[in-house]
Amino acid sequence: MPIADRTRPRTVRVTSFDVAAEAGVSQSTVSRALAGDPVVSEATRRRVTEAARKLNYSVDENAARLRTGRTGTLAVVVICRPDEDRKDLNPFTYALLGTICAAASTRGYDTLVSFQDGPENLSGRYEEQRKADGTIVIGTTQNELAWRYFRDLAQAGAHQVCWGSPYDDLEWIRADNHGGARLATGHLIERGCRRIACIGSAGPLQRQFQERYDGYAERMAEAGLEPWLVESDYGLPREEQGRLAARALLASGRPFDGVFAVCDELALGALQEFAEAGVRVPQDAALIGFDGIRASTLAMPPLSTVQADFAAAGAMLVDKLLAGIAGESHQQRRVPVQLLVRESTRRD
Amino acid sequence: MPIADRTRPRTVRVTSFDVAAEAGVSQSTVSRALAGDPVVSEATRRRVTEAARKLNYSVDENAARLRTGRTGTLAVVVICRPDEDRKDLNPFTYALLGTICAAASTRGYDTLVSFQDGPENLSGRYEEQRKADGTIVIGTTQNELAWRYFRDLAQAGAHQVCWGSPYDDLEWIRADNHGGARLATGHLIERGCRRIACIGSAGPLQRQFQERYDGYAERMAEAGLEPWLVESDYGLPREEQGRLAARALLASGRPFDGVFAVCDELALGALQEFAEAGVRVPQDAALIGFDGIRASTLAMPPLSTVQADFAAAGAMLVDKLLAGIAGESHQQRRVPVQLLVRESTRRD
DNA sequence: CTGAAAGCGCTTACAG
DNA sequence: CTGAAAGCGCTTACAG
Repeated sequence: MPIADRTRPRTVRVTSFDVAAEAGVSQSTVSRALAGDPVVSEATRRRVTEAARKLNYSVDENAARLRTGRTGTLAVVVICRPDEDRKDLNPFTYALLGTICAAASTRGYDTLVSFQDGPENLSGRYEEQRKADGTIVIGTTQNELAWRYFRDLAQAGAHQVCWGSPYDDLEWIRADNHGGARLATGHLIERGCRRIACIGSAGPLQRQFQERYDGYAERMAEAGLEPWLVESDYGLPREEQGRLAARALLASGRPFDGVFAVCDELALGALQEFAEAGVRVPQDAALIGFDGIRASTLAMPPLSTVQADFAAAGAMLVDKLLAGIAGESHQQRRVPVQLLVRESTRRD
Repeated sequence: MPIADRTRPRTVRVTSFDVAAEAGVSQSTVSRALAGDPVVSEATRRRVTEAARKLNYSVDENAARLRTGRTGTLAVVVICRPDEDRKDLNPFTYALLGTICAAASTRGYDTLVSFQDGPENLSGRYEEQRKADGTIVIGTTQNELAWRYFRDLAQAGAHQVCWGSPYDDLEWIRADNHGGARLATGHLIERGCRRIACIGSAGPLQRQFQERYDGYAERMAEAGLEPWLVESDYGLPREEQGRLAARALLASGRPFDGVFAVCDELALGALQEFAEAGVRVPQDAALIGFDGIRASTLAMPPLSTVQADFAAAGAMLVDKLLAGIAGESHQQRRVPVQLLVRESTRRD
């Protein structure tokens, strides 16, 4: 057999007509029986199911989708920083992707995943192309161009839900950043800390970090303590931001006994800087982050943190999108968070 | 407008017939023009493109796919441990997923992604359902049931390429584990280490770890040194394995000045144990891992490691799959690796 | 270079 | 409860 022949289908496709012939019924009955239409008699359904199994038949989803207009697929777009190595993507984002796919699968939907960054690879017209019934957009807040592109699509009528968008005029799901920051700050206070700095970037689009700072400041004020923000440079990689912020904190000469970092990667950068500067964590200063990335477990000492319920986040994104597609309302927006106490804030 | 109405499409779908009417040509000409068929005159193509733009027309991919029999989609299956939290998935796997999606996108393919673990959620009949032209399977080597399921599909004729399969009778791509382990071991030797232990699990299906051990042992023998395997319990989480192996190493009482861990997570677990036991890295013993996960950068001290070229791995998987679909041969199987020297093996 | 027509494989009114 | 028929929106021989 010439090599070129192998590009042809190995077998002629089995269709519902073949199954109909095998089962001795009409093609429409095959379709109804396999779709679970209750109008079909049990005896007929059994014959059809058996014939389908025997012929190894699967419904051609393209034909079904063309006919029904539904795709049974959700698009998931992960927004990256332009030219960022895929390996350096925020681990939280990957974990969220995993739970979104799992939640979609549980609800009978496939997930069409793409990673998008630069202007030349932005593409979100999934509904027009009938590739998906709606789109979930997640990823770095920092790619403003990409978020604008998807905001425009949503405003043009696309079904969309997002996580991480700097814009508020879209359907979104977010962690309970404010409550989580209160939890973290309260934990430091209860532990005995009084001079608690918050390190984080106050970039204009980093809405979740702003929410976390606000929660910190509110909880500090409640305890009669003065909020103290050490700003990091949000243009840099997060760990580097953390390192530089810790350096600035030390350089200020102002004493501190606790640090709340607005994300784990900042905290881990700060932790390295502290180690090099001889600041012992938690003896000299307690340190807590936010997000619950894997690396926080592996740090020395392991990092206390606040973590959103990933599985809940994925499920909420999918449920909100499906509600939008069905024209129903869906109110839930905030994913609950949980305090994880580890060595970096332990009192010995 | 009653709420139920919102479930209907907001607009009637624009088809190629509408574009044809707008452009004053036949529907077949629209199809040819937009598909880039060179037989269409430039003037006609311009008119059609303009009309399509004006009407905001997109090709209905389901119709196109039904007609052509091709899907322009690759399925990507990520195999997880049963009931494993998606957050605890090997970060290498997520990074690989990212580069696969990127490579597929570059070649004009969409990626249908799913995470699969238990027997009740295994599903890989993408080609029969005409949802994808082929499948890439990646993930943990340890879910034997899942790998068997996909091996059966491949043997039944599915187009498939995998990364991490314990089976050799499939199309696979793997890191150059042997060469990478030689690099890591050679680096320790050149640095002056002579008593170099290898820690790792020798689980029957952990083929990549076996390859890494073999590379280590070969390089040791070349230097006239004795290989020394400290086995970890492959049933445990990796970091825990590393911790226990380090404890066993210390308990053996046998002196050592270097450790090669068969993966970064084992190395990070060992690093924690060493810190607690007062073994300084790298002064008392140098430590090197394998994989290049993010957390290795954030460790104290940062961990030296060997890393496969992620982008190359994703591209090779996609290219091998596309070659298989086209009936062509594709010989490349090994992804090149690179030594990353960090503090944990530095000689001061 | 362009058009008329067939057909990909389903689902679903409509009829009985 | 089942069947005959229409039609989803394309691509692609075939004819001119």
